[in-house]
Amino acid sequence: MERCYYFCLWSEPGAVPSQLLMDYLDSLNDAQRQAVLNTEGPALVIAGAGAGKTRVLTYRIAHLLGKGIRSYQILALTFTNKAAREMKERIVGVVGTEASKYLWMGTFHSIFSRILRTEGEVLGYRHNFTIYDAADSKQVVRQVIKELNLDDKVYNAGQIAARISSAKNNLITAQVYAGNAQFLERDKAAKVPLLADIYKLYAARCFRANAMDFDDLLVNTHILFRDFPGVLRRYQEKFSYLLVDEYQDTNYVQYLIVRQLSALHGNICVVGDDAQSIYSFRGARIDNIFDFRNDYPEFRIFKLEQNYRSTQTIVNAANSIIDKNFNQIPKTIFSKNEVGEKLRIFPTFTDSEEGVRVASDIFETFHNGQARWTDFAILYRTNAQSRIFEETLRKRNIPYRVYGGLSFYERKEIKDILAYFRMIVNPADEEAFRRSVNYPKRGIGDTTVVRMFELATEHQVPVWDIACNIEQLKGQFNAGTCSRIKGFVDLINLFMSRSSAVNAFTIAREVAAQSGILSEFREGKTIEEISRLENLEQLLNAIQEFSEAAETNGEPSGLDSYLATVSLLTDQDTNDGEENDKVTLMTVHSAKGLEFRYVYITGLEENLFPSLMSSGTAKELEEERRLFYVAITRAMKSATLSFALNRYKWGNLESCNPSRFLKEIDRQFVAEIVPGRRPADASVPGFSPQSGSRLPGSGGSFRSGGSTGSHGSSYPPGKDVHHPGKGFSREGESGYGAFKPSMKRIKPSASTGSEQQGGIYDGELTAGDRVRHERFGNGLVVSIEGRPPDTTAVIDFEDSGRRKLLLRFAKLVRI
DNA sequence: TCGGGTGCTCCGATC
DNA sequence: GAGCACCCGA
Repeated sequence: MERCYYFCLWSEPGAVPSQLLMDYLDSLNDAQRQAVLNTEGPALVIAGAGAGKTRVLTYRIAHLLGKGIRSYQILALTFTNKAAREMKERIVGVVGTEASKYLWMGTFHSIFSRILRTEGEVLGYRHNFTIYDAADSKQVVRQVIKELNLDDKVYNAGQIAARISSAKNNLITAQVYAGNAQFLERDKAAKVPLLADIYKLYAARCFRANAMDFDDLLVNTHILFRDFPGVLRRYQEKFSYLLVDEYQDTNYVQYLIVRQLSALHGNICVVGDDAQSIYSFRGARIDNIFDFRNDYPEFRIFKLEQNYRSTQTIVNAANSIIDKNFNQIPKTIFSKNEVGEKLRIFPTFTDSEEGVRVASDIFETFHNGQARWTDFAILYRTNAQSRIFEETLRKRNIPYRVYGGLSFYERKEIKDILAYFRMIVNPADEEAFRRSVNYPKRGIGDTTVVRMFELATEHQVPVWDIACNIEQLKGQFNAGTCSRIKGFVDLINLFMSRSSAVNAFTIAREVAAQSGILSEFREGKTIEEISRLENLEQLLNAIQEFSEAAETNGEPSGLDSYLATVSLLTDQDTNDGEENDKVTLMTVHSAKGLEFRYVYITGLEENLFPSLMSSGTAKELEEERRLFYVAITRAMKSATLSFALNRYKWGNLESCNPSRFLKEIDRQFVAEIVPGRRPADASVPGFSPQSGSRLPGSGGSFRSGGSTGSHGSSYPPGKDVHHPGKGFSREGESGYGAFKPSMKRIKPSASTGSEQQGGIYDGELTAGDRVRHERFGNGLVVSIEGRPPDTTAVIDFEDSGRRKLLLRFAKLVRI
């Protein structure tokens, strides 16, 4: 041992040249350098948006390696594979491949699954356990609900699965849950009194299938360390340095495991930003980062406050928003970059106009400047909003890429063939069995499958055992069914014996061919079927890549290794090899950690952003605000905020109000409203002159409505105009008020038909009407109390010699 | 057993 | 609006 140690030290091929260390230290600012150099003891690194967090983490690791710490002694935990991969690449860039080769760097789930594959037997799992993804979990819950003869409308599988997951993330096992009077009471009140039973049976079914869901990977690791101190000790001794990225996103179990692992040496460095905690809905506890000082009293804190990403205006605007939050670690984020442009607000009449407006703006910016398509990102609160942008971008021939939605590994054709792989590796996997037993169709119907599962429960064995012993259960099934089941068993057995001899790619190809999946796809003629075949080919290519890479590196290249990796992969980990100069469309959540020169934050409306479901409590609203903060801080050069006054929600056109967040931005950082052009193709269903009946009140006639293209040019982008303190509202003010005579000044010009352009309604506003108004730049958003919800308007001011008010987007503004 | 029609639900999304 | 689950008829 001793000799080996000296040998390694002496000939360490990856020893980091000291000159290199000096170089990278020079490139850091003071706070960053301190965070890199102080490697001993607990450290809390508060890393503001764009403050060089990854830099600090990678250099800290590089510095440790430079000090002679061995790579396998360092454990770095992240939330995404992407973060882990990027960090690893950067470390390789600094210290080289050899020195960093044995770093334990990966997601919580991948690191812990690796530990559980070696140590899991003491918990009753075999090393080849399957990892159930969210869809599998939901399916198991659904089956359990059926098995317990419960009403699946009362017991919604998705909701139940979510509650089980949240229990697990708080380390409440099925046993604990069932024994807790408070939970049982709560479930009774929520009309799901048997949730505890579902939870228990769910856990039992997963265990019988030798499967762990994502939460189990965490929970079981904690239990392993808690109940087997010897095991914990080994890992404590192994990992003398622990780093955790995005600490504000850790949940309770993750927090506990981090504490377990760091208890011996105390060399723990957590990096995070409380202002960017946006995952409480999946169990993240922002308190973990607040409580760090209590958990590790001898901690040191390093604040990275200089933002290198964004202009001063963007940073200041973002600060002005986050200041509204009560719960914060004090910090002053600043930028020394150029002052930059003010934030723009795009008010639009409908969601489709929002789409056109954003697409046009991207188009113009692209052609006016030196921008590439990748410089642009359109961010939204919910995935459903992407559709309109896809349409408008396509119309303009702007290349784009949508993130989120159905991922590659969630596609049916991919899951179908993966089910075979799962059967080969772990035949106890009951969800894989359910998927593969009658796909492609081989005449084993639902009735048969249900009966087999019943027998499995009766005999307390995995359903695979029933299938294998179908001959002994002849009385239960007719002869034809028996032979078809036997055929399936033989097929899987054949694959299993082959898979022990060949690599993942070889067996995968054989499965595709011999299971009948490939021929089924080949017969297909429709675009969808062809695309499925292409996806399958893409999967096989990926497996080939995996096998070859593994063989080159002398690592296991079998199907089991492939499956262990792929279960924890997501869409963002696949390299689709496509042309990459594209506009990015994604949710704000998935944009975290990314940066773009031009960012469009869209759908800034009440009940959308902030979301209706998250604006109930102050705590939820603070998280939405942090989400908005995350959105703005993605922008390097320009941030544009847009909202629509009408939006299709679940098929209905609904009226909406601008988000409260808009008025929370300090006005000095916001440009005046840019009226924009009313695009000819932003037609508004239900608002054509013919269907004016939608409009309440006899005065609400619709004029022109932008149905002819000529109106567009009538709207020059707003000139610099100010109406400070006059008439409607004082600068920066918003609120309710009675309609006062001074407001009447808008009457003459705005209702003069010949001067009206765009979608304008005329009507009357009478003294005493209560008007809610909010200023945006030099524009005004008005809604009239007591009128139907359609009475929201955006009013743009424009000065063209004589004071004139243009009423745009007004759906019945009575003037 | 399978396919088509109907009805329900719908935030965010890491692994 | 759209995808998915389930029901019912062949």
